[in-house]
Amino acid sequence: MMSIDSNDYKILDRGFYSRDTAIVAKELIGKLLVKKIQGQQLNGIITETEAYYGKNDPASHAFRGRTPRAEIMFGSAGFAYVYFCYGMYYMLNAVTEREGIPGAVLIRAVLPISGTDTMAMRRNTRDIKKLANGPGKLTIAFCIDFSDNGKDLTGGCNNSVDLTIHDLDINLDSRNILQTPRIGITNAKEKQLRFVLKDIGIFNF
DNA sequence: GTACTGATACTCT
DNA sequence: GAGTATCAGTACT
Repeated sequence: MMSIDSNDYKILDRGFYSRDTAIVAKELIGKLLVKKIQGQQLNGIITETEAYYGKNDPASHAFRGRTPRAEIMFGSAGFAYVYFCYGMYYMLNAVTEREGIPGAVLIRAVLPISGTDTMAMRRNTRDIKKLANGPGKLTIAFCIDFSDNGKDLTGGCNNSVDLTIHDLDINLDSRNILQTPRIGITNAKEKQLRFVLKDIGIFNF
C-alpha cells in the first residue's frame, strides 16, 4: 500500500464548497479526508457522499429552517457539520452553498490509506474495506465527534486545524461515479443525490 | 448471500 | 414523546 502525505496535496478552498451541493458532493468523490491526531495522520479517499439541500429537501435537517442544530448549514461553506444520530453515531458533513443558503454533503464512506493501525484498533477490525465504509464507521475510525463540529475544512488562517480535505489531482471519469437515491431516509427517497465511486480498484495503492 | 432486530440518546414538536 | 442521514449480531436461505 502506498502512503500519502497530505502535505503534498493542496487543501480544497472555500470556493470549492460554495457551489451547488450536488456538484460538490460529486466532486468530493476521490478527494483525501485528513484528520491529524496526536501528531499522527489519519487519511483516506472519499468513496461515497450524499447531498442535502434546504427548504426543498424534506430529508434535510435544514428543511424546517434555522433550528439550533442545522444553523451551521446556513453559514458559509467549507465548515464541518457533525451531528449525533441513532443515539450512537456521529455523522460528518461539509457545509456547501453561499452563505445564507443551507446545504451540506454527508461523507458516507472513505477508503483508508494512512493510519490504518489506529483505525483498526478503534474499529475492532483489521479489514481495510470495513474500517470506514459507512458514515458512523468513518467517524469512529477517524476519531471524529461533536468537538469537530464547526471546524474549518479549508484550514483557514489557522494552522491548528486538524480536519481537512485535500485535492489528490486525480481525474475521475464520471462514468466511475454512480448516482443513486439516498440511504436511510424516509422523505424524498426518490431524489438521486447519493454519489458512489463504482470501482475502488482504480486506487491501486 | 439476504433479512430482521435491538441498542441508544439527541433534537424538535 | 416520537422520530432518527446507523451498525453489529443473529437467523435463515
